[in-house]
Amino acid sequence: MNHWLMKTEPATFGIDDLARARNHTTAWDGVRNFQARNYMREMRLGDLAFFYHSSCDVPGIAGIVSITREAYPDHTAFDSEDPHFDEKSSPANPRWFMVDVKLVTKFDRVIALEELRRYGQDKLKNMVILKRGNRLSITPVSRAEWNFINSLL
DNA sequence: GCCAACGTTGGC
DNA sequence: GCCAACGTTGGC
Repeated sequence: MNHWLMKTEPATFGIDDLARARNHTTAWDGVRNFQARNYMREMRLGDLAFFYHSSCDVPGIAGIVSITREAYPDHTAFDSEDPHFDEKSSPANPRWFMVDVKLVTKFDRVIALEELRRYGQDKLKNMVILKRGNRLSITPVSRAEWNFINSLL
């Protein structure tokens, strides 16, 4: 099983939105970055991911989700009315994909980015999210990083 | 294939 | 709101 980190802006769709969603599940649509897409296509049923809040008061990890459906075409790319429309993607030749994720755990508190930087100098020194200028919305997380971060709770 | 221009991300 | 960092685009 692999581990991941998935970013979202809580003003748009945060962990409380996921908690309210039908079956605590949502389609992770709107990814329009090739590297992030490629990571999504590597995701397998049962993989776990940190649910990360970005561009907000306290950026950080808000909980854990599991992958409940592997990559399938992101239909929002086909809809010219949709903000994520991409004319280069078509049902016959889809360019963008999404997975379904289900809420596993909402943490009692957000593990702030600042906290990860402070306590993870050693154990998290290679973590993608902590690297300067990182913008990838989906990144792999090593087992050691996963375990360490869970131990902060 | 290079690279300048542009748009976006995301922490602060 | 600022701006550094980054990805993508398109002219050449």
